[in-house]
Amino acid sequence: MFEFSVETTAGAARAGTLRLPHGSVETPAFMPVGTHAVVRGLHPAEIRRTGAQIILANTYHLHLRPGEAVVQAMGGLNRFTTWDRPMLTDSGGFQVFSLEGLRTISERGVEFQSHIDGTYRTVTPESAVEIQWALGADIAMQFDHVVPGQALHELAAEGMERSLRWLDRCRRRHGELAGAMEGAQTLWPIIQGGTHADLRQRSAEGIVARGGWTGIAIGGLSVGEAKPVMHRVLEELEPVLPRGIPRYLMGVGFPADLLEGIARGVDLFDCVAATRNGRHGTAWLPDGRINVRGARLRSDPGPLDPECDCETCLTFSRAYLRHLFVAEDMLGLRLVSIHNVRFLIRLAEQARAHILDGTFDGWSREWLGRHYARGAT
RNA sequence: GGUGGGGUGACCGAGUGGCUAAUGGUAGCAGACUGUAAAUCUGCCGGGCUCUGCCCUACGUAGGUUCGAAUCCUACCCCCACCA
Repeated sequence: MFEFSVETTAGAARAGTLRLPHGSVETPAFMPVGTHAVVRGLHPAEIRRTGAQIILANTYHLHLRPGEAVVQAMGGLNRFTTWDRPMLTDSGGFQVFSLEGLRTISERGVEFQSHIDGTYRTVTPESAVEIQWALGADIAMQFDHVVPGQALHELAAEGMERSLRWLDRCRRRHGELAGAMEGAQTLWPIIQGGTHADLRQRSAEGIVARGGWTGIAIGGLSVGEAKPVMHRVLEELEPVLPRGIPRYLMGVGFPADLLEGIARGVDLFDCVAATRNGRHGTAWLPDGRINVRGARLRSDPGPLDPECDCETCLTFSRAYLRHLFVAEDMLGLRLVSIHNVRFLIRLAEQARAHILDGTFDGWSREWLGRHYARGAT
């Protein structure tokens, strides 16, 4: 279980297969985010039809509501949600970053003030792992300390060192819980270090030195730093990362970010932008993006994206989608979310196919050129 | 026919002498969102320009008072309510 095999490489880019308890994942792959044990607005059948192989859920949010005990009593995340394919739970480390102002960090862990009812909740590396064990996803993530992209060396070093110490505590607790059930869930470490090359290096080396990982994540990117900086960090990291396990770039990204990441050796991605932008009325297109509420679509009979094979594009006109947004009906939010998710998954599928047949570089360059042409980011 | 109330920008609706191109809201338009405190948030929204400012046109219509009027006066037009 948890084996990863690399089928082909194209430069740093890789096409591989990851075997997990609930099925295997062909990489590169995009993983839709389902924070509250639901990819916002979408039915599991709809998610399946986007081609998603694995989805996320969030430790912190599910701990608050409904509570991991409920999920466990309902048979774990897969039974609870009826999603029968692989899942990954994020540890709540990102909430350390995003809930700034509602939390205080100490070596022991993080005290959060619940944004739901104001109660104070403490998450420690140990409890993050316990919660994730109860949730029962295929992959659990270590509890880490994420700092903003502009973080100076000192703060980034603090977050990175702490993440390493927390990693050891996560691993110890996870080992205790797994016991004889090893093989039910794996735990992945997260590289931190902000935008600082030396810190990233130390983080990666520290993790690799500990050994025995079935995957490794790169965290703390796309949190305010410039895009070339993220690319540089990935390039500096690539040679340090083990070849034989998947690399997961957390929280990334937009379409172009996927190709840029894949070209730099990343295998897995997740991002809320597909669904959030979908709900907010921005749809991704090969040549950029489009505001679905835009007046230009008022009487446009064509599909959102003529090149797309998603349910939305195969079924509905731009004019109807625009109408749904203007009329504020929830169907519009769902339909554009479906398109955006499918868009990223299809992009990853195409990347994989081009890696396999040796045409990744040229295809990727051409795709990015076209995508950037109209100022897309 | 009489009495009373009212006519404000696409719509609703504040404002009752200068701080008013005119509060709010709606509609409209544009933008942002990257391990989800987000079906959210931000900006624009009379016209024009040589655009950190300037010039037109605007509060039913026409005239008047005043240094200055959406705000006061007069006449007229229209709408609503009640009474004949």
